[in-house]
Amino acid sequence: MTISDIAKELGITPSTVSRALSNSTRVNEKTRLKVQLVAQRMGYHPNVMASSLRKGTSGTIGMIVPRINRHFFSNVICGVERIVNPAGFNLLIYQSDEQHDKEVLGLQTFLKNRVAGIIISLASDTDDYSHLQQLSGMGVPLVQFDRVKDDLQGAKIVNDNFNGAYLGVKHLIKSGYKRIAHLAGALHLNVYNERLNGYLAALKEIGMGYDDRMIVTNVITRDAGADAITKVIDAGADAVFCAGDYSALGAMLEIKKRGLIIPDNIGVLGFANEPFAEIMSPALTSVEQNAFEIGNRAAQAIIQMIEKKDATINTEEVVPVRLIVRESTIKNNCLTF
Amino acid sequence: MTISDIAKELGITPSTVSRALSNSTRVNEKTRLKVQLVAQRMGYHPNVMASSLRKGTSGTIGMIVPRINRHFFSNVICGVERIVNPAGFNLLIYQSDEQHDKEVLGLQTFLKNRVAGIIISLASDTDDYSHLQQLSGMGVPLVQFDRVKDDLQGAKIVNDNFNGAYLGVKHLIKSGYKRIAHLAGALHLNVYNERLNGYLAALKEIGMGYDDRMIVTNVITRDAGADAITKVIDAGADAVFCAGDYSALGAMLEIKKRGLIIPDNIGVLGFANEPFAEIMSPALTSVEQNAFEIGNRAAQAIIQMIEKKDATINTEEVVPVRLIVRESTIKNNCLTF
DNA sequence: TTGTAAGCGTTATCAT
DNA sequence: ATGATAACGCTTACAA
Repeated sequence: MTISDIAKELGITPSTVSRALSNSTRVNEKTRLKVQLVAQRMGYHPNVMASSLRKGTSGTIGMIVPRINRHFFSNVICGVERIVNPAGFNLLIYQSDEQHDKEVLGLQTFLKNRVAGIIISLASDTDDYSHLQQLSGMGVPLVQFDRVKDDLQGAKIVNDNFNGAYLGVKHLIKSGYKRIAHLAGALHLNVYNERLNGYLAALKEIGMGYDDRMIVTNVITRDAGADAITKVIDAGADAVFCAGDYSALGAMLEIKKRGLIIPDNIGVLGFANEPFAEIMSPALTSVEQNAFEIGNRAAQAIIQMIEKKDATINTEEVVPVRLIVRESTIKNNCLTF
Repeated sequence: MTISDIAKELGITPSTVSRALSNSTRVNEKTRLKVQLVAQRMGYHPNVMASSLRKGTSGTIGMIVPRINRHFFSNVICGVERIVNPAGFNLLIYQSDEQHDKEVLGLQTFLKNRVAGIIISLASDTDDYSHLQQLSGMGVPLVQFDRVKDDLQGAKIVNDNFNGAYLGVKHLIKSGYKRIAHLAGALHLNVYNERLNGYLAALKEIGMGYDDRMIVTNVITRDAGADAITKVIDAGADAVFCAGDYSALGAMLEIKKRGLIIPDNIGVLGFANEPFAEIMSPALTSVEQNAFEIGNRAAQAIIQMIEKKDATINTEEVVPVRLIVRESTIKNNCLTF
């Protein structure tokens, strides 16, 4: 079922059919209608591979995320689709599984498919960026979000991680906690680095200073959270700011297991506001990221770059975050709050 | 950067380069190595659009899910990728958002992209199947999973919904609950229909009979769960089997709000074993679906159909489920358990 | 307004 | 083992 079939059926040429179907002005209104009718009737579906081969560009945008089943990432995906689909693009989604190798593999697939642009959030594993560096030279637009590498060409959309952490820790301080620990992530990733800095800034502001034993790094998973919390409790922590909700979850379960009370003995603050944060008891105070908005902006950025055919811009947008205060950080006997 | 560029560079013809790159036997070993080296050095990426246009088929598999951010679906996606990527296919993912129109739109995009096959779980909204009926005639393999329409051509991979419901309700009965309600889903979907039947079968087996007021349909969301639970409590329910964890969640929150105790006053059983089920307090008893396995099987099925070039098979595989018993269904004063 | 024809990058067929 | 050539389905100058 091709354009030529329709042409034969109507006794006209393929070019006219092509024009009729692509809503060109260089075609008689009657012809257009006839063609579109016949196309419909014959169950014609344009072959976009032929079309994009000819046009030299595909209407596909490639997106690489570390994990599809994280609330944050799946919602960014939704945000991207919301913009990208009505604009006539479709999304090819790849999971890197936090692995650099898979990230490279996905990228190569995208290049083979001549995607119009690439949206990515880096795998935690990735510390070599050559696969991404080549893109601007090839004229392939790149948009990074959340986990970004600063000196790569392209747009960057990030959360206000610093401020989220800062606000959260300030809140802990106001709630009366005195020795606030931090379960940090992998510090080579901007997101965790910035959260650490926000934490430090909040402490510094009130002259609290910081204690090495109060900071544990590379704590991202639930299990790691459970392990790490014991260390900081032993070091005398009465509150903990976790760089992610999963580590916060692990910490909370471990704290309960030890018979301590949240928030009275220990306050817990998370980051990401995963759906379970609200449901837990006590409900987990967390920093909400506007995933959908990030997706929207990433989509707008990539579409703009595609339309301007410019892969060499270098912008950064910071999306605000919001502290959601719940039970896990409000002492029942707290007077200062 | 094309095959011809490489050919010129080496002073040979495009055909030889093509053969060298596709590991054909009809090429000298030395030539192959030379070609592959140069391709590497020049940063060549094959143009799959040209290739699939020529070959008449793309290496892309299209997948449509109602929602990407449901634990079940995102894990099915992982399961599909696990099989499909190593086999040299890539996955185009679409969300229908439970809307028939978006489902049709996604399908059309797939057809335009000449996908090699389509994997789908139906939108709850879908009750017209003509967009899917046309596929087998077009030679496009279709695999349905979870939410399936029986009389469509193609493979079907489903959960053992009946048995999951049956086991769950039997467990409620053993736990000593006497008046078991059911918050059912949309009954035109096989999954909810089968769960209802499993519920009825378990009741029937012990001669419990059923009470109209004990069954509320179209309860899928958290809010709907909260609404519906009050109805069945008023009708005297002392336990509720929810067709999904989200409605169970809504029900539990509402029950707590009313000052009733789970599981002592009311037992709650869910379905899907979403991650939050384990975390809630009391932890929610739920039926676990093996999403990853379903994804694996769906992938294997579609690959088989693609390789056999047969879109007209009609098989159904039932994947077993598992009841995960937690606190929400075990009365503290229960002697019968 | 419509037709003609070339070409996008590949691969398959045929010939050498 | 390699080369020449046509074709996949579409778009787009250019010509009519």
